[in-house]
Amino acid sequence: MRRTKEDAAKTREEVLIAAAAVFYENGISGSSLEKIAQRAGVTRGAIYWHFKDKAEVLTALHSEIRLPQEAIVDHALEHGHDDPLGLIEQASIEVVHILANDEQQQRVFAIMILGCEFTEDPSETAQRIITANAEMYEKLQKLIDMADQQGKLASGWTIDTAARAFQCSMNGLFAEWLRSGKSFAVVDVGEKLVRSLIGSMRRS
Amino acid sequence: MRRTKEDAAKTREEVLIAAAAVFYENGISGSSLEKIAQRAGVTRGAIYWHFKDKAEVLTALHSEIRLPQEAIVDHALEHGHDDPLGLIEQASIEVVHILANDEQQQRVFAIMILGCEFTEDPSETAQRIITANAEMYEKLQKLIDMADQQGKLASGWTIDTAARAFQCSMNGLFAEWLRSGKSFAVVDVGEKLVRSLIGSMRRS
DNA sequence: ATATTTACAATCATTCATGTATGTTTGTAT
DNA sequence: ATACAAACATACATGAATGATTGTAAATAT
Repeated sequence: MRRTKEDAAKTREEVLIAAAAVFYENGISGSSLEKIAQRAGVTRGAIYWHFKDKAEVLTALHSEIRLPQEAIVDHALEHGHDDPLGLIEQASIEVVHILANDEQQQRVFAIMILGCEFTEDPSETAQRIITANAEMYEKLQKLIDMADQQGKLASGWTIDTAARAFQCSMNGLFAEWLRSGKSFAVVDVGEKLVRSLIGSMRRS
Repeated sequence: MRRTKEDAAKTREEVLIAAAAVFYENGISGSSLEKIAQRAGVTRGAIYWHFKDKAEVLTALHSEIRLPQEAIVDHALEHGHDDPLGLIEQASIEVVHILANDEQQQRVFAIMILGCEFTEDPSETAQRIITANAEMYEKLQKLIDMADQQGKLASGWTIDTAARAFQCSMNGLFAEWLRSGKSFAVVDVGEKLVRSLIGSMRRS
């Protein structure tokens, strides 16, 4: 049994992969570190060596998922964009495609949204997700504000309602898709939904 | 200490109320029957007398929540309707208003959607919710099919994508609202979202 | 070559929730 | 008045998960 640096990094990775699978199957609270260890082919000792506790495993999992679309949006926010609504539309559809094809991201996403309990005083994990969501909302809001200042937001919509409505729909789309066991074509529904919503937000 | 039939029914009710509060605060897996008993001012013995286990408490809670809108939709499905999309719109907005004002329903809803883990083999509770969701979807689908057969569904939408998109948006709306701690005006966002979606589904 | 970490495995003590079994009081039927 | 059942409380037995401690082989530093 060798224990080189690379070996350690490898077992750490294997623990994370096993954790993703076990969390995905049993939910967070239904997953013991023992189960994860068994799946990874190690003992709990190994897990406790690399991570402080279950929460830290989840943190590590969550930090692995970074949507490339964030970069695009951030760029637009810094440099401005002549069609912010179009950017939202394009970026969102991109995200749908990415998520539809990346199983690992689906798993992590499912764990965070479906396999996690949101309570009055949220767990570390839940708090992390809430924060990420809030950040996403702010970006959306700023982009829509940009569109509004360009006179491109349809009357009837306020900046806040538009941002909220859009965010709710997107999160709902992914949540429902994963909850239903991917029983419908997210890409089709997602594209139609995005285009329809953004369409109704465009001043004609 | 009297133990008449009415007393028993009363403690049963108090247990359910306490359960709603505790589940809401700590999530389902984070709530022990001991905590619920303490909150209700009884011992676990009392709970085990009225309910088989935790799952049965949840079942009782879930069966308490019946949206009156279901009746309207069912009626339309049986007797037909000359404006199915309008019916969906109206009924949905009604539901938004009801949920926005009924704290108990919000709590139960929050418990079921946010305080419950959806896993590969779902718990009784999760399964119940999935089933309820599927039933809702079927109704939506039939109503939209009705609209389609009347030539009132806009091109670009299929019956399935339309039903899915709508359901995702609505569920997302409530989930986000509750998850965010009711930090925005559901009624405003909901009305705008519903009208916008239904609007885009109407053949002009 | 030896000392010291590293990277785990193995064991143990403790907590906590559950389910069950039993005890106790009160209402109710006869 | 008595017997029985309803409506709980109390006590216990069990199992699962956690966190901490200890042991140890191999890798690395000196």
